[in-house]
Amino acid sequence: MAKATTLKDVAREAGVHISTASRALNEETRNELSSETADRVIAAAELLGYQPHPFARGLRTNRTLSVGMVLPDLISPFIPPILAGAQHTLSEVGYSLLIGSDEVSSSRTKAALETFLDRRVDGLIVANAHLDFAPPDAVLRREVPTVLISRSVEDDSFPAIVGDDRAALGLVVRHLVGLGHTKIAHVAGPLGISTGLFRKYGFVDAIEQAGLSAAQCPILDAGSFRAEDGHAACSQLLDSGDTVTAIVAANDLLALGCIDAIQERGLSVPGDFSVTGYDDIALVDRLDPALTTISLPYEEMGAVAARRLLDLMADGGDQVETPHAPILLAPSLVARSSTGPVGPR
Amino acid sequence: MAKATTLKDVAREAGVHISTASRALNEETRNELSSETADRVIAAAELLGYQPHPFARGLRTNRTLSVGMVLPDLISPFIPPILAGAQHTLSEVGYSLLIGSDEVSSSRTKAALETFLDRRVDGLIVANAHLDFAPPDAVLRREVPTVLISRSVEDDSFPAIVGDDRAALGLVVRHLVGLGHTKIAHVAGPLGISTGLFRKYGFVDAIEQAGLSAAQCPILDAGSFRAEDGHAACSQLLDSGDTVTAIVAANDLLALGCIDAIQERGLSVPGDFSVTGYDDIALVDRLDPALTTISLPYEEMGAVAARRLLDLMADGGDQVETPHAPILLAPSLVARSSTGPVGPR
DNA sequence: CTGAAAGCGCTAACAA
DNA sequence: TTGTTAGCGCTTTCAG
Repeated sequence: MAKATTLKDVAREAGVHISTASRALNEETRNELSSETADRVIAAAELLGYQPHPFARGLRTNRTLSVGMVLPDLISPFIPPILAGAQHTLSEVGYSLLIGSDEVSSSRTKAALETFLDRRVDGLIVANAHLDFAPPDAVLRREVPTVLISRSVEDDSFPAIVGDDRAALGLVVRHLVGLGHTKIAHVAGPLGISTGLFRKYGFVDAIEQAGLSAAQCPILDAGSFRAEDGHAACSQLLDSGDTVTAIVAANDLLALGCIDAIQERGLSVPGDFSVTGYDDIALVDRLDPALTTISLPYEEMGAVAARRLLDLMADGGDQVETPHAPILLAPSLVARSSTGPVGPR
Repeated sequence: MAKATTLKDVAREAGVHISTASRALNEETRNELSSETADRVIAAAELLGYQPHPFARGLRTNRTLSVGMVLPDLISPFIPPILAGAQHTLSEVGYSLLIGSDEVSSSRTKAALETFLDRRVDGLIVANAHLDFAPPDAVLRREVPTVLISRSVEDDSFPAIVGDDRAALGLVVRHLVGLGHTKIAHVAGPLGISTGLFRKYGFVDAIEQAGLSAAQCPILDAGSFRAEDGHAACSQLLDSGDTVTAIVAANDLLALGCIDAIQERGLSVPGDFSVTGYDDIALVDRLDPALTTISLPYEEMGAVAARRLLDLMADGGDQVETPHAPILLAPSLVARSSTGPVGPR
C-alpha cells in the first residue's frame, strides 16, 4: 500500500507550515487565514489528492463520525428497511454505520455493543428487542448517546422509536368488529421480546375498548414469530372447540401458520375464520387469501432513529437526563381478503 | 464522556513503563517479558477495565480492522443474507463491517467507496453489479484488497464470488425439456447489471446445449427486475401470437409479473404455460401456483467473500496479480407447481 | 528483560 | 495572519 499523502506533504507543496495547512482545510478555521494562502493550500491538497487520516483526526477530536447499530438479525423482513433508513440518513451527514447482529442471543448483543464501544462510536442505535437484555455499564452511564428502535424501556431513560402497537391492534380489532366479529382470538408472539409483548397488551386493550368480552377472546402464546408455531397455536385453538370467528396474529408469519391450520381442517379463510397479520411483508398481498395486515413505516423508523441520534450527538456531553417519551410511528391497516364478514357457521 | 483509562494508567498501576505495558498486552510481544511482570500488567489492565484505543493503535499499525461493503441496496430480498454471511464471518475474527448502498446509482457507489477509502478500511467487498461502474483509482491500483460479489469483471483482475448462472439456467432448461417443452422464452432482466446479462447468456447457452432451436426460443428484455416489467414483457409475448409453452424469467419478481399477464388472459400456469423464476425469495413457495425457481446460497456467498477477503488481507501488500478465477457457487433447482408437462393447447 | 524516546497524522493552544 | 509547540494513545526501535 503506497503511503497516502499527509498534511505535511500538502504544507510543503503550498510552502506553508503544517498548522496553516490544517486551518486552511478546516471549514471553521479557514477564515483565520488570508484567502490567498487558503486557496494555495486547497489547491495543493487537490493536486496531491490529499485525504485527512480519520484516525489521526479522531485521536485529537475524540470523534469517529461513526455510529453502531445492533440488530436482532439481518434477515427478518422488517429489518432491512430499518437499516436502510438509518444508513441513508447517517451517510448524508457524513457518518458511517457499523452493524452488528445478535442472532437472537442477548450475549451476542452485548458483545456487539462492546465492540462498538471499543471502537469509540459516536452513537448507538439498538434495535434489539429482548426485554431481558441489560446494556453494558458505559451505555447505562450515558457515556455514548443511544436510541432504541422497536423497543421501549420501562423508565424511558433512552429515546425510543416504536411502532404504535396499541393503535395498530385498535385498527385491527375495529376492522374485525366492523365485519361483525365479537369473538376474536390473539395468537401472541414471544413475550420476552417487546414487540411480542406490546402487541399482546394492545390486543387486550383493543378488546376492552371495543366493548367485547375478554372471556370470549382467548389469547394463545405461540412463543415465537415463526409460521410453524402459529400453526401449532391455531391447531390447539381449533381443536379446543372454541367458537371464535377471527384470529389476530402477532405477525404475518404466525398468521400464515394459522391459515394453514384452518385450511388443513377443511375450513376456509375468510369464510369460516378471518385472520390478520402484522408487518405487511413482501408477497403477502399475492397469497390466496391475500393477508389483511398492519403496515408500519419501517424505513422511516430507521430514519427517525438516526435523526434523533444526530440531535443527541449534537447536544454533546450535556445529555438530557429527563425521561424521553417514546416516539410512536403510526401504523395503517391494509385490508385484504383474509378477513370478511362473520359467516353463518 | 468520562475519559477512558489509557495504557499510561495501566502502566502506572502496574508500576512499569508504558512500553512494557504495551508489550505485556500484546500477544506477540508478551514472551519478551518475564511472566510475572506480564501477569501484573494484565491484572492491572483488567482492574482498570482498560480498552486499547483503536485509533491510536491504527495510527501506528496502519490497520483499522474494518472492511467496507458496498451493496446495490439493502432491501432486495437476496441482499440481507449476503450481508449477514459477510457480517458474521468478519465479526468472528474481530473485523467490523461498514456498509454503504448506492440505490442503483453508480455515482453513489463511487461515493460510498471513497468514503470507505477515506476511512482506511483494510478491505472492500463490492456487490454492486453495474457493468458500467468504474472503481476509484485507489481500488484499481490494488491499494486495498477487494473482492466482488455477484459480479465478475472482464479481466478477472479481482476475485469474484458469483452464483453459477450458466449452471442454473442449464438446470431450468433441462427441467423444462424434461417436461416436454421445446419452445421456451426468456424474460431477461436489466442487461447493464451482470446478473441480468449473465442469466441471459446462460439461457442462450442452455438452449443450445439442449439442442433446441434458438429461433423458437425468443428473448424479451424486461429492462428491470420488477414484476410490472415482467408483466409488460410477457404481455407483449402473449399478444405476439408466439407459440412458446414455457417462460424462464430472470428473477422471481419478473416471473410473478409473467404469471399475472398469463392469468389475466384467462390462461393457466402451468396448464398453458410453465413459468420459472430465479432467487427463491420468501413466500414464493406459498403462492398459487407455487413458483419453480432457482435457489442460490446467498448467505454462503457473503461468507465466502468475507473469507476470501481475509485471505487477501492476510497476504498483506504482496497482492497476487495473477488473474483470479471467479468462485462459482452451485445453484439448485426448486421444482414447484408453476411448471408442468406441456399441455394439449 | 525492561526503560527511553521517537513518531504515526492531526488539531489546538499559545506565541509572534 | 501565520508559525511553534504540545500532545491525542499507542507501537516500536534502540539502548541499557
